[in-house]
Amino acid sequence: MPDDRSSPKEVSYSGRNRVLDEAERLFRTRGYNAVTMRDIACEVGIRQASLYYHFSSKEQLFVAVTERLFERHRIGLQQAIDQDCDDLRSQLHATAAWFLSQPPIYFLSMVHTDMPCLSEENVTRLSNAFEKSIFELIRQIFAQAQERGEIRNTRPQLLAGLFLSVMESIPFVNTRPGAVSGEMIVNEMISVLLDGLKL
Amino acid sequence: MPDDRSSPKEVSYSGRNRVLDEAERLFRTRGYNAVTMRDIACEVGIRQASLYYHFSSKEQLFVAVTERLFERHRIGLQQAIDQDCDDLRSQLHATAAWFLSQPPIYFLSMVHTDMPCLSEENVTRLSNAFEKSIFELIRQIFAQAQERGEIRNTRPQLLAGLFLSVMESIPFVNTRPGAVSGEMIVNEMISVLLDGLKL
DNA sequence: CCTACCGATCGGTAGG
DNA sequence: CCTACCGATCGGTAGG
Repeated sequence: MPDDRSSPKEVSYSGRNRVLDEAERLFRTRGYNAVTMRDIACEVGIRQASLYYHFSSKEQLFVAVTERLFERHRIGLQQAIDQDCDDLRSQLHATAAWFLSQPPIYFLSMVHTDMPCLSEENVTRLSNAFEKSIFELIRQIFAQAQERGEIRNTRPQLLAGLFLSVMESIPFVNTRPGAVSGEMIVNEMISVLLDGLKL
Repeated sequence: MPDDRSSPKEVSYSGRNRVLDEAERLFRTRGYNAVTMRDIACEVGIRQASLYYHFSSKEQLFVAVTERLFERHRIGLQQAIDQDCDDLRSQLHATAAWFLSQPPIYFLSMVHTDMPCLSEENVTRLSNAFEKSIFELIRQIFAQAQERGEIRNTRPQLLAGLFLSVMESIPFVNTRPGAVSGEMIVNEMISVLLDGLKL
């Protein structure tokens, strides 16, 4: 019986959570389809069939991973917003700082590539979770700034979508020559968003 | 021998181009991994093995499809920009109108999900093609507006990335409740980009 | 462009 | 959590 696990990590670190952690890392970087149950099992250090002791299917595992991911972002975003509760600019900076502190997530790829592989029920489930955990929080930031009379009349939904798509494209823009830090990109993006490009 | 092809379409419409068209449609909507050679063959109306008469592998087919797609965008973007050569605002509107006139493409998903499945050589090849066909054209729009003193000093690269990510997120934003037309979203986006959100 | 076929790999099950 | 295994499906080849 081989028992020399490569990373014992913590004493009471349940198998289920180890599976969730490794699966999340793999799904996040390569997407649902490109990750196999054998990949995940290999990273965890168990046999592929043993994954079915924790989760009934690959799809169920993906749903559990994604719901946990969304919930973590909901908490992190809420804290980021609450700590700087004065004006829109500082709220956007706090929000951006949260996203930069986390491994990048690719919502657009998830919607476009991963979602179509799931059952209709799980698609609605994850869509709603995203809506409530992430999108709605960002939308409210803009809606409240608008109520305070801080910004001009614009659909908060559009601004939330714009802001999220910009956050998502940072790792992409960042690979090009003359790469700058994520913080600098965010500063420039928020500056453009608030003040515009006009002289 | 069954010979009742469902869509004869045009007389001299070569098999190779039929393959390219159907493959592009499938790759565009579902991504590289989720599309099988059998899917493509089925849409074309031939056997899966026959695809290898036209293309030596699935990867080669994907590269050919994507290069053709990029080249079409390069031409379309160039024409859009040239016809409205005065100010930044009209150039952005013409550019956005071109993207809206085409089936949506998901660059971020391509980079994140499709690219890692290809050989290193083909990754650089497609990355360079994207760079020269699409990204550089958008970048120049901003760079030139900056040289004309039309907008304040900002990295044109960042603005190009921002603009493209916004274009890409339109079909996503558009699915939410209270969906509005792509044109309206684009108008609001460009307005924010140029004038900012401040009152 | 076809028929026939192959080795590899996938998600998942049986039974312990 | 394991071993052993299965049916389905994948990209690709041989030979015409």
